[in-house]
Amino acid sequence: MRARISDVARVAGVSIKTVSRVLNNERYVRPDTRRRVEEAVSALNFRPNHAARSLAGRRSYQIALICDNPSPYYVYAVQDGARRRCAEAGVRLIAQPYAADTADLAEEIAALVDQAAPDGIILTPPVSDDAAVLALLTERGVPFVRVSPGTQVGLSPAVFIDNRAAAYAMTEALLSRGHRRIGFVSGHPRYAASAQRLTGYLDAIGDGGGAADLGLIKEGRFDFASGAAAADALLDLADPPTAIFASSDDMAAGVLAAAHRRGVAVPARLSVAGFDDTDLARSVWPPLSTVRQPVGVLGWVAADLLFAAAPEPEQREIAFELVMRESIAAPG
Amino acid sequence: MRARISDVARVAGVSIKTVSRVLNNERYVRPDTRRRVEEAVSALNFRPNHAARSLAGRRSYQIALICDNPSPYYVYAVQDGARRRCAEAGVRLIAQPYAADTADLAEEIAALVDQAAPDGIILTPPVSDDAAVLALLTERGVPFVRVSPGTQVGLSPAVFIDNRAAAYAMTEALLSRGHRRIGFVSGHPRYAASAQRLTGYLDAIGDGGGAADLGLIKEGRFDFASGAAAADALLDLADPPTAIFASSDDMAAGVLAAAHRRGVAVPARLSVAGFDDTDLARSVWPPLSTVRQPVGVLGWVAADLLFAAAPEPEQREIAFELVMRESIAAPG
DNA sequence: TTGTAGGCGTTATCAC
DNA sequence: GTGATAACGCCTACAA
Repeated sequence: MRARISDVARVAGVSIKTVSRVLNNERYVRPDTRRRVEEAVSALNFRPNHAARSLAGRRSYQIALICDNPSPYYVYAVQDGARRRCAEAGVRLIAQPYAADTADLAEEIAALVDQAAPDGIILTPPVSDDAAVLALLTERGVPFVRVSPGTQVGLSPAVFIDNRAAAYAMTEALLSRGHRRIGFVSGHPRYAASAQRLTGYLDAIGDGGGAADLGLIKEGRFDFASGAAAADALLDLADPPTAIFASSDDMAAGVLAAAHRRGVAVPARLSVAGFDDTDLARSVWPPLSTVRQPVGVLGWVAADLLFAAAPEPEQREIAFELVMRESIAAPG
Repeated sequence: MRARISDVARVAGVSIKTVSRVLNNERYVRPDTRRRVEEAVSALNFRPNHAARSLAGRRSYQIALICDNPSPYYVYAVQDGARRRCAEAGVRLIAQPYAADTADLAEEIAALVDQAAPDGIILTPPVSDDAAVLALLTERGVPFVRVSPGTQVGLSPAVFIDNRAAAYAMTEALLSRGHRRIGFVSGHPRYAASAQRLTGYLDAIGDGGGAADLGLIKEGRFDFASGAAAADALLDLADPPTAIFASSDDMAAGVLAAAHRRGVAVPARLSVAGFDDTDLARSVWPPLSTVRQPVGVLGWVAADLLFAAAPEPEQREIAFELVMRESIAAPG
């Protein structure tokens, strides 16, 4: 049923090795030989077996994506981007167990490397900054690309957005609309982006001439519940903020829900902004203003960097977008 | 660096074949021989290579998940459930390109089968009802499990919820709260669940004593935009519904957004219910009432069925849950 | 209960 | 340019 390389060789009237040369796009094959082989390949509908290739050669035609994130949208988008690039490259994508419930992630990844021998690995936050994992991969010599790393920059190719600049821009936009007391809900402390975004917020407040009120900063965990809790804390203040900027869309949705529950009119009495712009941003009411991070592009570029194999670890910055919606109003 | 089976054999003082026996849990290994081998395995941190196993034996220790869905939450949850079960079984999960942008899916899956030789495949809607794919898999003898199939029931093991009963229950709940004109937004026609849910709605309306008003039924596509559009159409009616039941949460969120935009108070003038209960349901305001479908369980059970290998294709029904929230009120 | 021989489908090496 | 031949790491069949 399934054709093997020897079948192709027989049909094309050449040796197995020559077929292999054509398949791997090697030089030193006469054009018409190449053509004959290609015809035989498509006539037999031949597709090389990955296991055999992996065993005999240096490539496995598989890459792995280590993705753990509180937001399904994020995971979906990264994965979708990565698999698109993989499809172009004729490589398969292995979705590897997320870290959240993994006891020893480095051990888990070691097993992945030993057993599946992936040609490369994509790491998303917070694993992109997991020292044990980075050490393992470096030691084993497995090529890897990191999405939004926060530490050991330059250790590997990476793709990211300028989180500080993005948070700065959004904060600035809020300030320019007249807000003076802007609450901030930071992200999960384990993610490098959280600190970067907080820095952007603080810098913008500072550059705006005001002193940051640390009471206006609450720590969240990137999820809906922590956003709602942070909003409750902020709105309980004697002098509550007129705007709240949350470090993720899920948290911003939580802020919105808390405001609604308390009868705080949005945007009349409170403006709400988020970060990431998954589709969630338009599901809530009123629609959120957000910093849009093109997550799918991050995944695509991550895979692309894996295939690029530049001499120097390439760092690619992706542009973010500021999307201001009706939820932003001047304070009353 | 990486140990091979021959290393283990040497250390344990047995033959390669005996190590293989222990690894594959075969009988006829003396307890203390087994123990010696196991010690060597963990001492060397040996992990069998998948490619070699796949090439030599009948298993590849990989299964593939074909998942295409408009909802990232759905994809994430199914995948998460499946990978949990796979982790328990020591099998790897391949996330295969979603169908949405695949020209010839059957061809794509044929390539997957030829190249990766997965031990089994999980199909989610709408691929669970793709005749070409089903024929291919059956012909090739690749074990497969379907999530929520609508056709050729019994062809393969399957896992599903009773969509008709679920829609019936929700419609009944709305009726019992006094609603008489209940709008319905059906799902993407390509999904078997869409028709099943519509049937449940119609049956409940019929059993409630009323005649269904077909003008109250609008076709959506499972996404936010189509939900909003359907709501607009319904609210434009001379005699608009007092409740709208959408066949997915994304569409329900769209309904809610449209109502808000038009100044239709929810739940005072309009009740909104959805289907699926991703986290989205609580992000909107007011929180949606939904039929909760445990999607993660669907994924887990799908993988489980693949490993179970019963003589007869096993059909497992998963219970749904009715979650009624504040958004449901009696009509004014 | 254990070991030996052979081969899975491809790539790498080295002649021709 | 092209073709033998030997691996790759493991499992299957069969022998002991």
